[in-house]
Amino acid sequence: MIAEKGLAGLKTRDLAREIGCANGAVYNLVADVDELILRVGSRTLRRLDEALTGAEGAGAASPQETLIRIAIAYCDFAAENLELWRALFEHRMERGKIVPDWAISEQMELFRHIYRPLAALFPDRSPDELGITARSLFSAVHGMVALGLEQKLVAVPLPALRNEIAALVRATLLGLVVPAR
Amino acid sequence: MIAEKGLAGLKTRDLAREIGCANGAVYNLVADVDELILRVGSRTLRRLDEALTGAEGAGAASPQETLIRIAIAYCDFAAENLELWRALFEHRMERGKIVPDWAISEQMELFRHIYRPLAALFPDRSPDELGITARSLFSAVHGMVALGLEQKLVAVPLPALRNEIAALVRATLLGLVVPAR
DNA sequence: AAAATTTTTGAGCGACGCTCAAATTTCTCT
DNA sequence: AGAGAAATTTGAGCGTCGCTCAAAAATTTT
Repeated sequence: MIAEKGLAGLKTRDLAREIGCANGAVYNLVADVDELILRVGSRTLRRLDEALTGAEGAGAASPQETLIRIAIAYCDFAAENLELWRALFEHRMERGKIVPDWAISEQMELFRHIYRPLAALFPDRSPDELGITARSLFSAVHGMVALGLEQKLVAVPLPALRNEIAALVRATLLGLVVPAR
Repeated sequence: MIAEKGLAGLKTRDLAREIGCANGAVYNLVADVDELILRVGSRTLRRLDEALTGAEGAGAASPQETLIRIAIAYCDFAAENLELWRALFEHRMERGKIVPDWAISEQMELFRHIYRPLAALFPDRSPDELGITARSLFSAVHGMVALGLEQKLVAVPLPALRNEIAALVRATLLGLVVPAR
């Protein structure tokens, strides 16, 4: 239901009808919709992880090219799973409620894909520094995908978005790898 | 109310009580909450525009430095106006309803700040190309701010986030300006 | 087959955005 | 000033939402 109509299109009553049980029975499976959404997010993250792993392993490539591939794979996954991917970031917990640890650690796992090529590219950097760079790079690409796929601004055709992402990642890595200046 | 409790904390009944009128009277001022949120967003965008203008004009600087200043000003504005700034991007119109033109063009205006220094930096690029680069750069910085200020992932201290943003913008511009490779 | 336990049910609760006939206020004209 | 017209304000109420919980139904145990 999230995949079809977005987070806002998920209604417990519709859900109960679809799985063939009473409204109240939904809460035998799940404490509340927050948990439901987190569980769906977990599945989405797993599929995203697989997509990124696939991009990583597709033929030998320089660390730079690998990172570009990963970025584009991220973009493609978001485009192909638009509502599910959005649900990962749009969802806000009820005020005061805390995101469970397992949901957080799942997100952290994603950086692993970026971390390895980065480590190859910057052998002198500490793990901490690499972690920071990895998050920065991920965040930057994420922002491009997020705003690029938003129809609020002018819609960007997907191939154009891919090119922009590739160009930005390439330039950023180039700028990072050149220390003299 | 949005500034204090976020988009989800905005209730028409509370609003009516606060401004001292009946529940229904809210709809004499505004067609629905969507319009209300867009109007608040308009104010936020105007203040953001002023903040970026301030960063631009603060002393002579190279285009690179200017762009870094703007990026950091964006980060600071988001941090200081967290909920209002989030409302700009979290809000989704009711399904099928279209964002009015004035709201879209307001957002486009923001790129103006980035466009000018970029044009100075890349005199050979066409206006179209510059527009694309401007949006890419904005999106990347936006992503860093958005994920950096999210407490869902590990909270990043603001000064550290500023440094990461400055480093990324610097590296990206450096990579973009070096064509030979 | 009776009793104990577990599971399912759906009416119902409070809160939400929003509507609209009626009440009230404000304006207009002699 | 006062009567009639026009505009504004009111708040009960509608449909929908997530969620609850006593009662009904199904299942397991004895």
